[in-house]
Amino acid sequence: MKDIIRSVKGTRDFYPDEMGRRQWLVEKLRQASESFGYEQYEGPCLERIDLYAAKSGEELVKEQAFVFEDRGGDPITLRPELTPTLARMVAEKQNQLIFPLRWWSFGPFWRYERPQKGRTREFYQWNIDLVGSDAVQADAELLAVAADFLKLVGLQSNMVQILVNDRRLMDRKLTEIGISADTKPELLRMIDRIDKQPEDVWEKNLEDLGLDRGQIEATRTLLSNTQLWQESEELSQLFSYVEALGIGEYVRYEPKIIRGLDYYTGMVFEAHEVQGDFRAILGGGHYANLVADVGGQPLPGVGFAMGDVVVMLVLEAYGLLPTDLSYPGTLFVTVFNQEMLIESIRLTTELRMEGFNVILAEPDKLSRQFKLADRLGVKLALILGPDEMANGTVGVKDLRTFEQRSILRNELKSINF
RNA sequence: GUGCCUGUAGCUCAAUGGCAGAGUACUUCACUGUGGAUGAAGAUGUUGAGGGUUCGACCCCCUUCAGGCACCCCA
Repeated sequence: MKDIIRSVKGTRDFYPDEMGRRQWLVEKLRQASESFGYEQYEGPCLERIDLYAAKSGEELVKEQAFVFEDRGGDPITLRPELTPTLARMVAEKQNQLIFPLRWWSFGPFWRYERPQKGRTREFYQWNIDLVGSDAVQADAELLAVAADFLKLVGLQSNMVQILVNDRRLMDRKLTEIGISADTKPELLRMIDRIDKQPEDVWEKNLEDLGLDRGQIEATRTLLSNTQLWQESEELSQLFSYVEALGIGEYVRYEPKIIRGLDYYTGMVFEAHEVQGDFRAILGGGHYANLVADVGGQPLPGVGFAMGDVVVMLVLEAYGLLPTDLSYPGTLFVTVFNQEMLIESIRLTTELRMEGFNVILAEPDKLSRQFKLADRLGVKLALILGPDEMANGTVGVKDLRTFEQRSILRNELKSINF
């Protein structure tokens, strides 16, 4: 194009349309969060790199975080995730907070990755955690928050599914197969990636890990056993709670769900669109110890994160994004001519004092003013011309129905628009 | 960070080595107290950028930037 300075790679501009959709999304997830009693919080976007040093898988920080030195030479990162910040905030006030605490947050994050569909370098993320509980009901509650959110935005259980597994169960089953404690972490990572690799490549990788033929077959059997959850007391409980929470349609057992982050210790889950090739809409799980790495007393919890990018892509694919977001409650006051401008300004002032949002047009052909109002997406246009002035009225036109009424000017405030 | 694909008017796309086009949107008018239609006229480009090959490049080659897909990782 022209010589417009480019935006930073992987960032997005939110024009009013897109901003409106983002705000709509935030309101939905706020609603889902608050309906379970979760409180909103926020941390800084800048953190010391030490905060991430011991946590969350080394690649996330080493290779994917934006890191720079401040003017004093201290290494600073743009936060790539929120959990360490949450851990710090909880640890700092561990003796004052009321547990289990229910917190949610929505804010920007940065990861220096190659941008592609569903993945940008700057993105927004909904984080929600229940900290201070090891109860299975806590795990179920987070599933319910996720499912209720999906319902709120119009995603039905035939469009999205929340896939659940438990690392303790998988750990036990792998032990039964004879997998050593040393190879388990790497094998779990391989299980997480099974659908991304060709069959033979995947088996080759397992061989390289030292698994023999029988163990590879046993692993495969494990991963195709959708009834495996019945061997887990926790999952059995979980699924009975899930039914009571009314979200059974949305939740399904899936032995392949492991999750990449190391700190999950119990239940893990991801929400996926069922047909297309979308990335996970949201993902999370149960952790045994949130704060130990930042120097607090051990605290278990459960939580998940949802990026704004994938869920919006899925919503768009299903035609579920709101379309009529511009100026839903705004009045558009036309200006009949230059002489009437002062009186139109007075009218807008009266209306604003009554609490209305008002846009004032500029003197021009009325046809242009109406066209402008229409294109802006305004619902109601007000007309104040010589006739109206003589009668003490204002013309109120509904731009959708083309109906126009004449309303006494001093009764405008009581009109229910 | 690795591999592959794509980049033409605001948007969606044609033109495959020989004068850069269409649809749509936009501007003006028909319509000087009223926006959805119709008709007429008008405007729009360093073909992402830079270099090379050629008499001649949107087209072929190189570099670079951006986007897409897969890997990696993960929201």
